Order: sequence, then C-alpha cells, then structure tokens
Amino acid sequence: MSEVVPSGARPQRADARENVRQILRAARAVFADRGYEVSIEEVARRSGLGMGTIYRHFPNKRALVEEVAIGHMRETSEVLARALADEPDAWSAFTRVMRHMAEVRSSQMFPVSRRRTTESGPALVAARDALLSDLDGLMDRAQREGSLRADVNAYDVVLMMVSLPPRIADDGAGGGLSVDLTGRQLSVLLDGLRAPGAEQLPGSAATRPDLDEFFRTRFGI
Amino acid sequence: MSEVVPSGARPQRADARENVRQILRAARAVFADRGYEVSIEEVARRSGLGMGTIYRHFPNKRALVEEVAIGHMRETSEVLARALADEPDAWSAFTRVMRHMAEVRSSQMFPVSRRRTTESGPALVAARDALLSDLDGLMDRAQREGSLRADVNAYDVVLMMVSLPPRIADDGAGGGLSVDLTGRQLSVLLDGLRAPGAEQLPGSAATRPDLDEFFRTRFGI
DNA sequence: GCAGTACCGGAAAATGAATTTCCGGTTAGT
DNA sequence: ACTAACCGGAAATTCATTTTCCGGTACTGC
Repeated sequence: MSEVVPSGARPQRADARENVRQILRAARAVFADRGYEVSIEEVARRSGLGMGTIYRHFPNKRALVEEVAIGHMRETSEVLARALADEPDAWSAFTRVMRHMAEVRSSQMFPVSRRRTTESGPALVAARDALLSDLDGLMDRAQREGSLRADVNAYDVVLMMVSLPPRIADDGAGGGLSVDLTGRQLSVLLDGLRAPGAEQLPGSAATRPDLDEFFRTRFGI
Repeated sequence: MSEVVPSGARPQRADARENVRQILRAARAVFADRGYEVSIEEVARRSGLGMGTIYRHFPNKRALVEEVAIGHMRETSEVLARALADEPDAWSAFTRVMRHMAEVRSSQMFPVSRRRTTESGPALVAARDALLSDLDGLMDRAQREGSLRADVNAYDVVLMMVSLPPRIADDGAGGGLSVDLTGRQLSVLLDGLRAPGAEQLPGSAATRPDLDEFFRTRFGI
C-alpha cells in the first residue's frame, strides 16, 4: 500500500499487513461517520492500534486520506456498473449509486489537486476521472429516459452529495443523533432531482473548475 | 449591544457606536459567505477595523456570534410574518422563508446551549424558540393545504438548511465558485419537499434534542 | 483650541488542537 | 533463541486562532 518492499529485504510481516488493513477499515468508517477532518488519534482509537503504527504505514495523514478515497471511488464505480446491469431503468440505477455515495460518503473523498502543494497521486486522479465519467454517462441515460431533471449535471450532483451531513455529528462522548439526517436529506434531494422539477434552478450548472475549486478549499486536497 | 453604559459615566462616543454597527454588518456578511468559523481577523478585515476594536466591543468571539445570530433569527421571524401576510398560499410563504434563511444562512446561526459551558443568553433562547414555533405554524398550514410533504417537520427543515454549502467556499485569494451552489441545492430541496413526495423518508422525523445536539457539536454553541 | 478620556490598530503573547516524531519494549519468523 | 520488524503512546512540533496589551490618535465637552 505505500510500502514497496525493496527486493533484497525481508518481506513485510504478516501482522503488519493485517494492521494496514485494519487501519484502512477504521479510517473508512470514521471518515464516513464524522467527516474526513477527524484526527488520526480517532482513527487509531477505532482501529485498536496506536498512532505510531499508522505513521509507520502511511507517511502522513494526507496519504491515508488518499488511499481511502481511491478505494471509495473504485468501489463506487463498481456499484455503478452493477446497478446499470441489474436495474430495470436508469433512474433506479442512479438512486442506487446515490445511496451508495451517501453511505460511504465517497464524494467527500473526492480529492483533486491542491494549488501549491503536492499533486494528487496518479491513481487517485485516474479513479476520480473514471467515476466522474461513469456518473455522467448514467445521468445522461436517466435524462434521456425522462426520469432525471435536465438542468443538473454530474458536478452538481457530486457537490450536493458532498454537503450531506455526516452520519454522526457527535463528539464521541454523546450518543449522537437519533435521526438519520443523511438518509432523510438524501431522499428529499432525490425527489427534487426527479424530472421535470418545478423550481427553476438559479444560474447555470456547476463546472469542473467549480468542483476542483470546491474540493481544494474545502478539503485542501 | 453588550456594553451597558454605567449610569454615571460618559456616554459612548459616536464613532464607537458606528463602529459596532460596522462590525456587526461585516460579521453577518462574512459568516454568510464563508461559514461562521472564519477568524475574527477576517471579520476585522471586512469591517475595515482592527481586531482590537472588535474585542473592545465584544468580550469574545462567541458574543459576536450570538449577537449576529439573534439579529438573523428576529429578522427571519419578521420575514415569515410578512410572507404569511403577503403571499397567496402557505407554500409560497414557506419557500420565501426558506430562501431568506439560505440567503442569510440564519439557520447556521441557530445556537443552542452547550453542554458544560456558558448558556446561550436569554435573548438568543427567546429568538430561537420564537422562530421555531413560527416556522412550525407555517409548515402546519402548508401541510394542511397539501403543498408540503407530510413527513417532515420544522427540525428536519432547519437541519437541511444548515447543511447548505456556504455562498463562497474560497480562501479569499481565489475567485470562488462561479456557480450558485446554495441556490441550486435549495431549489432541488424545495422540489423534494413538495407534497406528496415519491421517496419514503427513512426513520422518523428529527426532534428538538436532535437539533440541539447537532448545533452543540457542530457549532459548539 | 485644549484637556482629557475614549478609542483604535495591530504586533505579540497565549491557547488549543492537531500532526508527527521517537524510542523503549514486543513479537513474528527462522 | 536470536534478530529485524514492529508497536504504543507520550512528548515534541506545528499551525491557526483567539485574546491581550499598549503606544498613539481623535472625539467631545468646555
């Protein structure tokens, strides 16, 4: 994952490999629940490992976030493909993908290149572009079949997914919310995305630069 | 505003009074544009005054935020009353209020009492409760007239307004987004809130404790 | 005008919360 | 049993903010 074993050296120990898996699993869960700004300590706590262990496997927080993001995006692309194959119509496929994105909060993990810092790695860029293009294709279909309103595009939708509230907004101490905010808001959004849409959307649709800019400033990534 | 002039003392100087007005104006604008977490320095820059001046008039940041929040909520209550009087039906009044809330981002300024810190001042509590109750009444009407879906309540709606993206998500340097994210997302939400609603909303509606908890953890206030 | 107080600006100190380092103590694997 | 890998988590560092402080400025009443 980030650790290329030099050809002459000893192989990575089995427990270490397992720990990397645990870290990624914990990171996914924590990011989905509370947003990607949670501290590494939080991830460590959830994974049952120490912070030192995380830094042994990832050079810094950003690298961990990237890794998780790549996983999310690839997975979402797979869900999309499967939905297209399974579902009877484009609208059903679309809602299925949206629900998945909300579930894993994958759009929040949609890093794009930062202004004056490290570029996103090529794997991330590739996964991101692939997903965007797939989503665009799906939405095209849905719009042609007349189920998705015509005045939105993939960038709009991704940006909407991003601003869904995290699953749990608590501080770890409290019990969190009893209401499924994310789910309720997503459902309302989906109803609002149904064609034809009574409201006239203001301005023009979002663009790629808008998406990039938003993520750059919101996630610094 | 936070400075009670002791009865024997000199009255506040005219320029100082004007400065307080400037500060509140700048704070409102900046909070609406970029979210309430912006630094005091940002507010100072926008107001054309120094940070010291802000601290001369408000004991701390929290006090400034409260003051702005109270203003927003009172104003929103007024807009609501006016909308009720002017508009032909409850739905029009409802959308008008929603647009106003999105505009000033008043819901983001909906502070409620924090767990183990200073309570919100009584003026804030009163303004908050009044607005919530007014909104509840309006939504009741809209639901009875059959225009607003039946499975949402005022807490749900406020929580949705909260998670609208800020008007501008930039860092001050960049040009910001060219798209009106807030407006587009609000419109989609409004379409989704129209009765009857095709999607079944998951779980049950939000409650007052949910609202309180959300604000406590999100705004620490 | 002048005195005198209120006021202002913004550099600097205090805070706070996070990331990242470091190293003594463990453990897997041969 | 030996050793390189590995782990935990306290401590150091970093970074962005809030908040203080005080020399200098400018209202205001006389």
